[in-house]
Amino acid sequence: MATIYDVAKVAGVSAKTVSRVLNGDGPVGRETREAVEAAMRDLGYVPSNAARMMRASKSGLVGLITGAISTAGEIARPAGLPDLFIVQGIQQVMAQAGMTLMIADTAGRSESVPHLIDTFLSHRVEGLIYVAEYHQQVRLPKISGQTPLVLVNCFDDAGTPAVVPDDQRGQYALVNRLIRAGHRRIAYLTLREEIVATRLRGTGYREALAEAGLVFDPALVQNCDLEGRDGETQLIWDTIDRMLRMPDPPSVFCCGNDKMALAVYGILRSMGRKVPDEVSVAGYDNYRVIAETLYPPLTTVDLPYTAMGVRAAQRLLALISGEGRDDRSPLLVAGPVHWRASVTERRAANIHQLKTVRED
Amino acid sequence: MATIYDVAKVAGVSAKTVSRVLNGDGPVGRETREAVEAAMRDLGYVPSNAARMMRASKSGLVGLITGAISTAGEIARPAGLPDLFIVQGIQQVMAQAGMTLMIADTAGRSESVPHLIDTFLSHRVEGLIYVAEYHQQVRLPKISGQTPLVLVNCFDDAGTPAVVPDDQRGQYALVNRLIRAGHRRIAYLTLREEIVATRLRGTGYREALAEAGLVFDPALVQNCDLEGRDGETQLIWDTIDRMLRMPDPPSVFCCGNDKMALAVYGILRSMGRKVPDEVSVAGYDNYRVIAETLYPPLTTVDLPYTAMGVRAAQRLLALISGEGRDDRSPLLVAGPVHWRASVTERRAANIHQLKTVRED
DNA sequence: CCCCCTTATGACACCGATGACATGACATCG
DNA sequence: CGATGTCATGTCATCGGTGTCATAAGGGGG
Repeated sequence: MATIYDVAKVAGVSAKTVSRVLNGDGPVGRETREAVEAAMRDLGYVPSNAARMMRASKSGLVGLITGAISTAGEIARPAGLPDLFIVQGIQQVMAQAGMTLMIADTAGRSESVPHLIDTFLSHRVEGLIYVAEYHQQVRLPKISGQTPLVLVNCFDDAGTPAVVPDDQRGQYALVNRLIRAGHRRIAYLTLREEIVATRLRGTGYREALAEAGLVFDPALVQNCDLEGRDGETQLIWDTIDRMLRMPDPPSVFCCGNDKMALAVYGILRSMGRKVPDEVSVAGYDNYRVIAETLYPPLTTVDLPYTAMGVRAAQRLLALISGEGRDDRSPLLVAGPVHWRASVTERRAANIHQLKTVRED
Repeated sequence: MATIYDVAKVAGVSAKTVSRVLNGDGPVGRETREAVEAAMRDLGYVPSNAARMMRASKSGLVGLITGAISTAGEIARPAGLPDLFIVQGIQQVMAQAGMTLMIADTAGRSESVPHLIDTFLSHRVEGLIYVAEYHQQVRLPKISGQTPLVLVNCFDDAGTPAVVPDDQRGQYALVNRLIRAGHRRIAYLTLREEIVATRLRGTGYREALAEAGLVFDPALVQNCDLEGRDGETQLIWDTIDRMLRMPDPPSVFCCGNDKMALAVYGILRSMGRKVPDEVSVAGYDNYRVIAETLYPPLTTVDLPYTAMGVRAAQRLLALISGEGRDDRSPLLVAGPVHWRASVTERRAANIHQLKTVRED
């Protein structure tokens, strides 16, 4: 690959003059400039970032670590492919800030993380982002030096800056909206309990019920997530069957995610129950390929992945420029409820004091 | 960030000795080595890639350009999120080869491609990969120098090395398998005709029919893809309705992709037709979140994205090491048919001379 | 006891770009 | 007309590693 000296030789000037043309630095005569530009074109010259970095000690690089890329195919992802949207949001902001994004993934082996971090540090990245596949607690190795790190879709106990979805508020908003649509018996088929989001959403679910003065019925809540294992469809079937036989059956099934809602559609129809005329269904994630394509389209809560990516990138840029170094509170990002035809508006809400939740 | 000189000073040795410890080069005394290692740990030293590159002129970097990351959210993706799997495959191979992957996306604006290429070249990437969102023809700007380029999921008319899905063989294999399952009237709801895959699959469809001695009935083939515009569900509904009213109606609906199959499930059930007892459905893509979660699970053709990524990465590595520079034929990658409960095995095939297609 | 070889280490130049400073040719001004 | 300023360009050192060569100490064989 051509160097600045090659260009200088061809143009018959010194390397420094070529540098001046490149950067529009000092004054350069018209003829000289044109000769240099012609030489650069002829040689297909592109300046070496490595050499620039050595002097500038500014790499313009940001490192992104995710487990997403390689686990995507392994398990059928519960929440769709969140990380992709997070990455998209990050990329948007970084590109605008003139930063280049380096992406690496753990290939499912979290023990490779230290090595990836070292690789990035050797490239002198100005900041690091770790994106988790689903909302969870993580523990990353301490990063030597003061290269800032932002966690997305996860958090740790060391106060590392983090951006996470506001699962509690999201489920609260959905249930609140269901109640305002006239639903009173609200079933909730949850994801497995170890998942952070499950606990938070459960809290939001009860919060909305309590606020409306509705009793919380444990018989309407059931974990239907076997981590993709075989009995899952059967478990959902049995759960729905049991709940629909109750003397006071639910009018709507909230699902832990849109994928589960997809399964519920098939099961309800096989049972001969029409959606939404006889039973309503709601999901979580706003996994659009499913939520918008299902017939009828699915009411669900947006998991604001792109927005989280944007926020994380902005936070990292701030840290890089030295701001907000002591802000240790995780950033909660809430997404709107997408109201679609899978839920009936039974009757006008007859409960007072129902607060409307922001749905942007 | 600490440099090799800082380490040398702390350890009380020369920079070159530190370098030797780093690379295991020349002989180093035990005590010296330990002192150096301690100093490196204390300072959190990580060698600068930029400095290394300047001498080595080997960057260990590969640049990947895709439109995927930022278009993923814009349109509901027809084929799922292929590029993610392609990237996964590429990443696997590259990581194994000790290469670091830099990823950039066009943010939907293809005019930013030249700039992205220049950015990569300035980092002295040893190779470039362009990943398209769906199988299509593209035209990329000429890359100065001899940095090798591989196209994935697309091709150009300049003979650039390319890796593309074998759509013709895929559809052929599916229809062939349907015929062997006893189906004779096979409807095909296609994607829009401008798409390369649509033409190739149409050929495969007719090829399989012809081979079995079945007549091709144009009334059984209908474009049902309005690029996500509103009337799509209605169009699918009308098409299915029309075909089912035929005197000799189809026993199975092949869909352009799994997303369309998802819509077809809902429509058929709303029509009161049971899947698969009354009508069978097949998709394309093996978009697992849909295909495996649908009830009943969907028969579909695998779009071997991960494999394509692996092949592309291998091909690029070969080009980097100077092999196969003159191989200009695009590499076709075929995926297996996933046979699931959405299609009935009507009766034993009664047609002779049906070749079995490889289904791995 | 000297030579040669091995081991352990350092000095120095170089990779490609750029900042600091220097130089030379004119133009302008008091 | 000399002092000063501006433009156009060149020289040199530097960033952080590493290849090349040099140097010095110890060890064994003749």
